[in-house]
Amino acid sequence: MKRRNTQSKQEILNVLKESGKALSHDMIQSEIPSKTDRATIYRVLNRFCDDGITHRIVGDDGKQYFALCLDCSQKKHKHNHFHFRCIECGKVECLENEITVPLPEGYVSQSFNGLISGLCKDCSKL
Amino acid sequence: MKRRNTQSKQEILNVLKESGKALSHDMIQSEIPSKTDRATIYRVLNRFCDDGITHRIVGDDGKQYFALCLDCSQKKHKHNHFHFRCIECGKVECLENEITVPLPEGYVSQSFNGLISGLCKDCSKL
DNA sequence: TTATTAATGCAATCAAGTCGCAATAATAAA
DNA sequence: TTTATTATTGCGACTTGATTGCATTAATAA
Repeated sequence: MKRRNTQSKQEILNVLKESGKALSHDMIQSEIPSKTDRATIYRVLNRFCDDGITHRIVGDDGKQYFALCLDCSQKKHKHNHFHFRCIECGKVECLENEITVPLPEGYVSQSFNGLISGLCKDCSKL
Repeated sequence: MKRRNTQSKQEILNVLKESGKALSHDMIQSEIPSKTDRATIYRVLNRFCDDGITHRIVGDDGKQYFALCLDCSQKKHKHNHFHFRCIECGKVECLENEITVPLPEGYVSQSFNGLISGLCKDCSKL
Protein backbone atom coordinates (compact mmCIF):
# COMPACT_ATOMS: atom_id res chain seq x y z
CA MET A 1 0.00 0.00 0.00
CA LYS A 2 1.74 3.07 -1.27
CA ARG A 3 1.34 6.42 0.41
CA ARG A 4 -0.03 9.38 -1.54
CA ASN A 5 0.84 12.99 -1.25
CA THR A 6 -2.24 14.82 -0.12
CA GLN A 7 -2.95 18.32 0.98
CA SER A 8 -3.86 17.37 4.56
CA LYS A 9 -0.69 15.39 4.85
CA GLN A 10 1.44 18.31 3.70
CA GLU A 11 -0.32 20.84 5.87
CA ILE A 12 -0.09 18.73 8.99
CA LEU A 13 3.57 18.10 8.34
CA ASN A 14 4.18 21.80 7.94
CA VAL A 15 2.44 22.70 11.16
CA LEU A 16 4.51 20.12 13.01
CA LYS A 17 7.72 21.36 11.43
CA GLU A 18 7.04 25.01 12.09
CA SER A 19 5.98 24.54 15.68
CA GLY A 20 8.95 22.38 16.58
CA LYS A 21 6.89 21.00 19.43
CA ALA A 22 4.55 18.13 20.09
CA LEU A 23 0.99 18.94 19.15
CA SER A 24 -2.33 17.39 19.97
CA HIS A 25 -4.94 16.73 17.36
CA ASP A 26 -6.97 19.81 18.22
CA MET A 27 -3.94 22.10 18.19
CA ILE A 28 -3.17 20.86 14.70
CA GLN A 29 -6.74 21.25 13.59
CA SER A 30 -6.83 24.87 14.60
CA GLU A 31 -3.56 25.66 12.87
CA ILE A 32 -3.89 24.13 9.46
CA PRO A 33 -5.16 26.47 6.74
CA SER A 34 -7.84 24.27 5.22
CA LYS A 35 -10.74 22.72 7.04
CA THR A 36 -9.95 19.10 7.58
CA ASP A 37 -11.97 16.47 9.31
CA ARG A 38 -11.02 15.28 12.76
CA ALA A 39 -10.88 11.66 11.64
CA THR A 40 -8.60 12.54 8.76
CA ILE A 41 -6.14 14.30 11.02
CA TYR A 42 -6.05 11.33 13.33
CA ARG A 43 -5.53 9.00 10.40
CA VAL A 44 -2.72 11.09 8.95
CA LEU A 45 -1.03 11.25 12.33
CA ASN A 46 -1.36 7.54 12.89
CA ARG A 47 0.13 6.94 9.46
CA PHE A 48 3.02 9.25 10.33
CA CYS A 49 3.66 7.18 13.43
CA ASP A 50 3.51 3.95 11.48
CA ASP A 51 5.95 5.34 8.98
CA GLY A 52 8.33 6.64 11.61
CA ILE A 53 7.79 10.27 10.70
CA THR A 54 6.40 11.22 14.08
CA HIS A 55 6.31 9.72 17.52
CA ARG A 56 3.35 9.67 19.82
CA ILE A 57 3.34 11.01 23.36
CA VAL A 58 0.54 10.34 25.78
CA GLY A 59 0.15 13.27 28.12
CA ASP A 60 -0.79 13.06 31.76
CA ASP A 61 -3.96 14.72 30.58
CA GLY A 62 -4.69 11.48 28.74
CA LYS A 63 -4.40 13.12 25.34
CA GLN A 64 -2.14 12.12 22.50
CA TYR A 65 0.54 14.45 21.25
CA PHE A 66 2.59 14.06 18.11
CA ALA A 67 6.10 15.26 17.45
CA LEU A 68 8.40 14.92 14.49
CA CYS A 69 11.15 12.36 14.77
CA LEU A 70 14.37 14.27 14.37
CA ASP A 71 17.34 12.18 15.31
CA CYS A 72 15.80 8.85 14.56
CA SER A 73 17.22 6.66 11.93
CA GLN A 74 14.54 4.81 10.01
CA LYS A 75 15.26 1.54 11.67
CA LYS A 76 16.05 2.27 15.24
CA HIS A 77 13.98 4.90 16.95
CA LYS A 78 15.45 6.56 19.93
CA HIS A 79 12.74 8.12 21.98
CA ASN A 80 13.96 7.53 25.46
CA HIS A 81 13.73 11.17 26.27
CA PHE A 82 11.31 12.98 28.50
CA HIS A 83 8.68 15.39 27.35
CA PHE A 84 7.58 18.45 29.18
CA ARG A 85 4.01 19.64 29.15
CA CYS A 86 3.18 23.11 30.36
CA ILE A 87 -0.08 23.09 32.28
CA GLU A 88 -0.48 26.78 31.59
CA CYS A 89 0.00 27.16 27.84
CA GLY A 90 -0.35 23.50 26.87
CA LYS A 91 2.95 23.36 25.04
CA VAL A 92 4.64 19.98 24.87
CA GLU A 93 8.36 19.84 24.20
CA CYS A 94 11.00 17.18 23.94
CA LEU A 95 13.73 17.36 26.55
CA GLU A 96 17.26 16.73 25.42
CA ASN A 97 18.66 13.99 27.60
CA GLU A 98 18.20 10.38 26.68
CA ILE A 99 17.31 8.36 29.74
CA THR A 100 17.97 4.75 30.51
CA VAL A 101 15.85 3.04 33.10
CA PRO A 102 17.05 -0.24 34.57
CA LEU A 103 14.37 -2.89 34.22
CA PRO A 104 14.08 -5.92 36.50
CA GLU A 105 15.18 -9.32 35.23
CA GLY A 106 12.88 -10.79 32.60
CA TYR A 107 11.11 -7.59 31.67
CA VAL A 108 11.04 -6.57 28.03
CA SER A 109 10.68 -2.92 27.16
CA GLN A 110 8.67 -2.01 24.13
CA SER A 111 7.82 1.62 24.49
CA PHE A 112 8.95 4.47 26.65
CA ASN A 113 6.82 7.35 27.79
CA GLY A 114 8.36 9.94 30.05
CA LEU A 115 6.49 13.07 30.82
CA ILE A 116 6.92 15.87 33.28
CA SER A 117 4.32 18.54 33.55
CA GLY A 118 4.56 21.90 35.18
CA LEU A 119 5.35 25.43 34.08
CA CYS A 120 7.53 26.19 31.12
CA LYS A 121 10.13 28.91 30.97
CA ASP A 122 7.69 31.52 29.71
CA CYS A 123 4.80 30.69 31.98
CA SER A 124 6.82 30.39 35.17
CA LYS A 125 7.73 34.08 34.90
CA LEU A 126 4.17 35.32 35.18
CA MET B 1 -15.17 18.72 54.64
CA LYS B 2 -14.48 15.65 56.68
CA ARG B 3 -14.09 12.26 55.07
CA ARG B 4 -16.37 9.41 56.08
CA ASN B 5 -15.60 5.75 56.35
CA THR B 6 -17.71 3.98 53.80
CA GLN B 7 -17.88 0.44 52.53
CA SER B 8 -16.77 1.32 49.00
CA LYS B 9 -13.81 3.21 50.36
CA GLN B 10 -12.72 0.27 52.50
CA GLU B 11 -13.19 -2.28 49.76
CA ILE B 12 -11.30 -0.27 47.19
CA LEU B 13 -8.49 0.31 49.64
CA ASN B 14 -8.32 -3.40 50.36
CA VAL B 15 -8.14 -4.33 46.71
CA LEU B 16 -5.33 -1.87 46.17
CA LYS B 17 -3.47 -3.15 49.22
CA GLU B 18 -3.83 -6.79 48.33
CA SER B 19 -2.85 -6.39 44.71
CA GLY B 20 0.23 -4.34 45.47
CA LYS B 21 0.02 -3.00 41.95
CA ALA B 22 -1.53 -0.09 40.15
CA LEU B 23 -5.08 -0.78 39.09
CA SER B 24 -7.43 0.82 36.66
CA HIS B 25 -11.00 1.62 37.49
CA ASP B 26 -12.38 -1.47 35.75
CA MET B 27 -9.89 -3.82 37.40
CA ILE B 28 -11.02 -2.48 40.74
CA GLN B 29 -14.65 -2.77 39.86
CA SER B 30 -14.31 -6.42 38.97
CA GLU B 31 -12.46 -7.24 42.18
CA ILE B 32 -14.48 -5.59 44.88
CA PRO B 33 -17.05 -7.83 46.57
CA SER B 34 -20.06 -5.53 46.46
CA LYS B 35 -21.53 -3.98 43.37
CA THR B 36 -20.46 -0.39 43.28
CA ASP B 37 -21.22 2.23 40.72
CA ARG B 38 -18.56 3.29 38.26
CA ALA B 39 -18.90 6.92 39.25
CA THR B 40 -18.47 6.09 42.91
CA ILE B 41 -15.26 4.24 42.26
CA TYR B 42 -13.89 7.16 40.31
CA ARG B 43 -14.89 9.54 43.05
CA VAL B 44 -13.30 7.43 45.75
CA LEU B 45 -10.10 7.13 43.77
CA ASN B 46 -9.97 10.83 43.07
CA ARG B 47 -10.47 11.51 46.74
CA PHE B 48 -7.63 9.11 47.54
CA CYS B 49 -5.39 11.07 45.21
CA ASP B 50 -6.42 14.37 46.74
CA ASP B 51 -5.69 13.01 50.19
CA GLY B 52 -2.34 11.55 49.20
CA ILE B 53 -3.42 7.98 49.75
CA THR B 54 -2.86 6.95 46.16
CA HIS B 55 -1.09 8.35 43.17
CA ARG B 56 -2.41 8.43 39.67
CA ILE B 57 -0.61 6.99 36.67
CA VAL B 58 -1.73 7.70 33.14
CA GLY B 59 -0.90 4.75 30.97
CA ASP B 60 0.22 4.93 27.37
CA ASP B 61 -3.16 3.35 26.72
CA GLY B 62 -4.65 6.63 27.91
CA LYS B 63 -6.23 5.03 30.95
CA GLN B 64 -5.78 6.04 34.55
CA TYR B 65 -4.22 3.67 37.03
CA PHE B 66 -4.10 4.09 40.76
CA ALA B 67 -1.50 2.83 43.18
CA LEU B 68 -1.07 3.18 46.90
CA CYS B 69 1.50 5.66 48.08
CA LEU B 70 3.93 3.64 50.13
CA ASP B 71 7.04 5.58 50.92
CA CYS B 72 5.49 8.97 50.72
CA SER B 73 5.36 11.16 53.73
CA GLN B 74 2.14 13.12 53.92
CA LYS B 75 3.76 16.35 52.91
CA LYS B 76 6.29 15.50 50.30
CA HIS B 77 5.34 12.95 47.73
CA LYS B 78 8.09 11.13 46.00
CA HIS B 79 6.81 9.63 42.84
CA ASN B 80 9.73 10.07 40.54
CA HIS B 81 9.78 6.43 39.71
CA PHE B 82 8.80 4.68 36.53
CA HIS B 83 5.87 2.40 36.10
CA PHE B 84 5.78 -0.65 33.96
CA ARG B 85 2.69 -1.71 32.10
CA CYS B 86 2.49 -5.17 30.62
CA ILE B 87 0.74 -5.07 27.27
CA GLU B 88 -0.11 -8.74 27.65
CA CYS B 89 -1.68 -9.07 31.08
CA GLY B 90 -2.36 -5.40 31.73
CA LYS B 91 -0.52 -5.35 35.03
CA VAL B 92 0.95 -2.01 36.07
CA GLU B 93 3.75 -1.98 38.60
CA CYS B 94 5.97 0.60 40.22
CA LEU B 95 9.65 0.25 39.45
CA GLU B 96 12.07 0.75 42.28
CA ASN B 97 14.51 3.38 41.17
CA GLU B 98 13.80 7.01 41.74
CA ILE B 99 14.75 9.02 38.70
CA THR B 100 15.87 12.59 38.43
CA VAL B 101 15.52 14.35 35.14
CA PRO B 102 17.42 17.58 34.61
CA LEU B 103 15.07 20.36 33.53
CA PRO B 104 16.15 23.36 31.49
CA GLU B 105 16.53 26.72 33.21
CA GLY B 106 13.24 28.32 34.22
CA TYR B 107 11.13 25.18 34.05
CA VAL B 108 9.11 24.20 37.09
CA SER B 109 8.20 20.57 37.57
CA GLN B 110 4.88 19.76 39.07
CA SER B 111 4.21 16.16 38.27
CA PHE B 112 6.20 13.26 36.97
CA ASN B 113 4.88 10.47 34.82
CA GLY B 114 7.27 7.80 33.69
CA LEU B 115 5.96 4.73 32.01
CA ILE B 116 7.51 1.88 30.14
CA SER B 117 5.35 -0.71 28.54
CA GLY B 118 6.26 -4.10 27.26
CA LEU B 119 6.21 -7.63 28.58
CA CYS B 120 6.48 -8.41 32.26
CA LYS B 121 8.50 -11.24 33.73
CA ASP B 122 5.66 -13.73 33.51
CA CYS B 123 4.44 -12.82 30.06
CA SER B 124 7.85 -12.65 28.41
CA LYS B 125 8.33 -16.35 29.11
CA LEU B 126 5.42 -17.47 26.99
C1' DT C 1 -32.67 9.47 68.54
C1' DT C 2 -32.40 13.09 65.50
C1' DA C 3 -30.00 16.35 62.52
C1' DT C 4 -26.37 17.28 59.31
C1' DT C 5 -24.16 16.63 55.17
C1' DA C 6 -20.64 13.44 52.89
C1' DA C 7 -21.12 9.78 49.85
C1' DT C 8 -23.77 6.98 46.66
C1' DG C 9 -26.52 5.44 42.51
C1' DC C 10 -28.37 6.53 38.37
C1' DA C 11 -28.69 8.70 34.15
C1' DA C 12 -27.04 12.05 31.31
C1' DT C 13 -23.10 14.16 29.42
C1' DC C 14 -18.46 15.07 27.70
C1' DA C 15 -14.25 14.26 25.29
C1' DA C 16 -10.74 11.62 22.81
C1' DG C 17 -10.34 8.57 19.48
C1' DT C 18 -11.89 4.98 16.03
C1' DC C 19 -14.57 2.83 12.24
C1' DG C 20 -17.69 1.82 8.18
C1' DC C 21 -18.90 3.43 3.97
C1' DA C 22 -19.75 6.14 0.01
C1' DA C 23 -17.48 9.94 -2.44
C1' DT C 24 -13.12 12.11 -3.88
C1' DA C 25 -8.70 12.58 -5.80
C1' DA C 26 -3.63 11.08 -6.34
C1' DT C 27 -1.10 8.05 -8.98
C1' DA C 28 -0.44 4.38 -12.48
C1' DA C 29 -1.73 2.48 -16.84
C1' DA C 30 -3.42 2.79 -21.46
C1' DT D 1 -4.40 12.98 -22.39
C1' DT D 2 -7.77 9.97 -20.78
C1' DT D 3 -9.09 6.18 -18.04
C1' DA D 4 -8.62 2.90 -14.32
C1' DT D 5 -7.14 1.83 -9.70
C1' DT D 6 -7.26 2.42 -5.02
C1' DA D 7 -5.44 5.43 -1.15
C1' DT D 8 -7.52 9.03 1.21
C1' DT D 9 -11.21 11.89 2.76
C1' DG D 10 -15.62 13.43 4.99
C1' DC D 11 -19.39 12.39 7.47
C1' DG D 12 -21.87 10.20 10.91
C1' DA D 13 -22.20 6.76 14.13
C1' DC D 14 -20.00 4.57 17.71
C1' DT D 15 -16.76 3.19 21.66
C1' DT D 16 -14.61 3.94 25.84
C1' DG D 17 -12.86 6.50 29.86
C1' DA D 18 -14.17 9.74 32.85
C1' DT D 19 -17.13 13.49 34.96
C1' DT D 20 -21.37 15.80 36.68
C1' DG D 21 -26.21 17.00 38.44
C1' DC D 22 -29.48 15.57 41.43
C1' DA D 23 -32.33 13.05 44.42
C1' DT D 24 -31.52 9.41 47.86
C1' DT D 25 -28.83 7.02 51.40
C1' DA D 26 -26.12 6.54 55.30
C1' DA D 27 -21.93 7.89 58.37
C1' DT D 28 -20.99 10.87 61.94
C1' DA D 29 -22.05 14.62 65.26
C1' DA D 30 -25.32 16.65 68.37
